Amino acid sequence: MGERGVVVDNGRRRPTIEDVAAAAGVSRGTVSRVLNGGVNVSPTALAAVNKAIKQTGYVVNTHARSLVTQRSGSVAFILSEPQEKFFEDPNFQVLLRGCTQALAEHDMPLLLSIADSEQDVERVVRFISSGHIDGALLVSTHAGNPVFGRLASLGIPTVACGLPIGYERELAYVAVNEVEGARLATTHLARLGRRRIATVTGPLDLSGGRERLKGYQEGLEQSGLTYDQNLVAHGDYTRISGQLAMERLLKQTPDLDAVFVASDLMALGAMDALDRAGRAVPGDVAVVGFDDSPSAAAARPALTTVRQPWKRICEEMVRLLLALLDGQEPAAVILPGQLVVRETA
Amino acid sequence: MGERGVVVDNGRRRPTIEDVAAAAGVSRGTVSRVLNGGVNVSPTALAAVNKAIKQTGYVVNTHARSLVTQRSGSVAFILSEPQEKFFEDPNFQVLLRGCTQALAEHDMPLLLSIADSEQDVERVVRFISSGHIDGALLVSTHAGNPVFGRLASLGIPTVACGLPIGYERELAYVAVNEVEGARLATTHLARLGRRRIATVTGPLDLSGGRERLKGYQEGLEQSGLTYDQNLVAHGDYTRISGQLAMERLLKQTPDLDAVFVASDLMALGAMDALDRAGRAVPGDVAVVGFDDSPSAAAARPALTTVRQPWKRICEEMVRLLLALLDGQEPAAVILPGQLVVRETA
DNA sequence: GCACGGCCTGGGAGCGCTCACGAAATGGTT
DNA sequence: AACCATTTCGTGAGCGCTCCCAGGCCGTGC
Repeated sequence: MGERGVVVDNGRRRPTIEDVAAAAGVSRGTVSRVLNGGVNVSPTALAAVNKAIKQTGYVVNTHARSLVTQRSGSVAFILSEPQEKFFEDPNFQVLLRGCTQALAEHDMPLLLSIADSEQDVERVVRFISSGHIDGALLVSTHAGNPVFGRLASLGIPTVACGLPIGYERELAYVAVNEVEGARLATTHLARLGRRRIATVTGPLDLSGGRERLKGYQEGLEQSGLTYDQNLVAHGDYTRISGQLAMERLLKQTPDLDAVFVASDLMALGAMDALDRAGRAVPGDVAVVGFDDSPSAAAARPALTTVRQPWKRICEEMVRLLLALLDGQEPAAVILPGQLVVRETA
Repeated sequence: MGERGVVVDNGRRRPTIEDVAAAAGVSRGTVSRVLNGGVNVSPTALAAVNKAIKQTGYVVNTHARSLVTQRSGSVAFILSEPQEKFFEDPNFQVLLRGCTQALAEHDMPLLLSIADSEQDVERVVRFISSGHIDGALLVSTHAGNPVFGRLASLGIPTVACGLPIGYERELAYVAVNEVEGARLATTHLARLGRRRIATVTGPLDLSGGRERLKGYQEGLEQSGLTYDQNLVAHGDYTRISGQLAMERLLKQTPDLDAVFVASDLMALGAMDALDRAGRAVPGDVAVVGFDDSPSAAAARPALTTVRQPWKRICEEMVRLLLALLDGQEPAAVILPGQLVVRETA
């Protein structure tokens, strides 16, 4: 009937490091060394261990490892936005996907946490401090979001996407130079000969909203055009708000011949309004958006826009987070936006 | 300088169960019992332990726990779709969000895994088998997706969203009765007096695509209408494919007076085409979509559609998964679709 | 020929927890 | 008062891993 430990019950028990060691004819310690980079192990032992790993189908038990290293090897992706935004704004998906991929390259899983209500925030904070994760990637355009403060005071290694207003020192972040991007868009319009360039802004309590407006103003100035309150309307980044803002603009300043819209989604809405009003794009009114979200290229006519380098952003966020985990100080990365000229301007 | 273990270095060490036990004047075991439901512990001890937990700010170390229980307490959300779909189809977001919330209620984190390439699949499978997670929620409309088989043969507790074709016995799943939903849509159109009812289908290699077409046919029959090949065009669930399909339909059968489109996104595309062709909706052509995705209600005119009970779907998926983790056999849940009448039909 | 240093290896200790077991306390019976 | 069943509690063992230390081996220099 087989002594226990000799004919071993191989009944679906996951092989442990000990099994590998036995199979390779070395000790636990040596296997562990191989698993962790293989420094100070002889080529012979290394080969034997690798063979044994394959043979036994060994895969490291992360819980045991985490227990001793005090590191989980996974990070949270915290989405802290009202629900509607999450559904509608394609940028969140792009970020989520990009970060998932960037992390996957380091073999780190991503834990998704959504904190869009007071109690959710508490749950997320509790979760974070439970040692489940090593750090956090925080996505919120919302200045004054309480999550920034909680994470900062907890000392959780955190990288924000966009300026974490009020916590620029404590938190690492990667942001796009939105002022410059908006300026690029506006001067492009001016160079096209447009003289009555309007804008649809994002919410001005968000850094993005403010910066894009600032860039618009700078672009105007740089092009010898004057800022006119009647050429400005506000939206909240949703498609419908873009449409409504454009309708207002059309009513209050019928002679506008171009519009810089602070997000692609709103630009799509603005184009709906233009279409309904019988204004040709770009014939009568040229349109430039912001973000270069997937729908920009798909739009008809295809939307000229300011590209945010999403892939790069995600990679930098992950890089910054790894640096933080490595004990380095919080750093900031500012990436340039880039004008993508398509059909609407 | 303080004996080690007496003046203890309280320098930011996370409190352990032992610390709580000391603070409460009980033993490790009792604290553990409280942590795990508090059976067989006296009210006095329970109160003392709870107080001590609060006092010390104790939070359980999940790695240590998982090491002994062999359970991680987290599940993977596997998204196995080509990239474009992920970006464009709002249903994925709805599912992701819904599952995150449903899991959060059980205090289980969700790990996001995206497997849209061959190598991604391998990575994800490796990850899954590494013991990081207890089970998986699998979202893929793609029949014949290799992930189904891998998960099934690995014996990972898995719940699929939609029929896991070929693995209906091995895997649990929750699906919507799409045949019935499509039938509902079609008979609704017929009851409205429409006689030339067209359809834009989804991809027919997907169960959803086939079922919705079947429901359309049944609805036609039930209404005394005959199936006509010229009233059928195929799309791939993207908005643009809906537009193109509609254009084809309009060309080959100009006298159509209604259309059942197999997804809201395609319905939106179809409405673009109708708009361009100068056909009024619903005046000239009535439109019914499928899914009731967020954009359906937001569309102008608002889209009549077949609602998939997303929240319910997510809850059932999580329920089924928990049952699986509890040792129960894979089960299937079929939920009814529901017609939501808005403006387009 | 011997001492010394550099590689490589084995194995003890321990991370923080749960679980099983047996001891202790409790309370109800005869 | 003695006994047994039941509840409550404490403790040893051990989950699978990494870290560290002691010791073995080899080559080099004197």
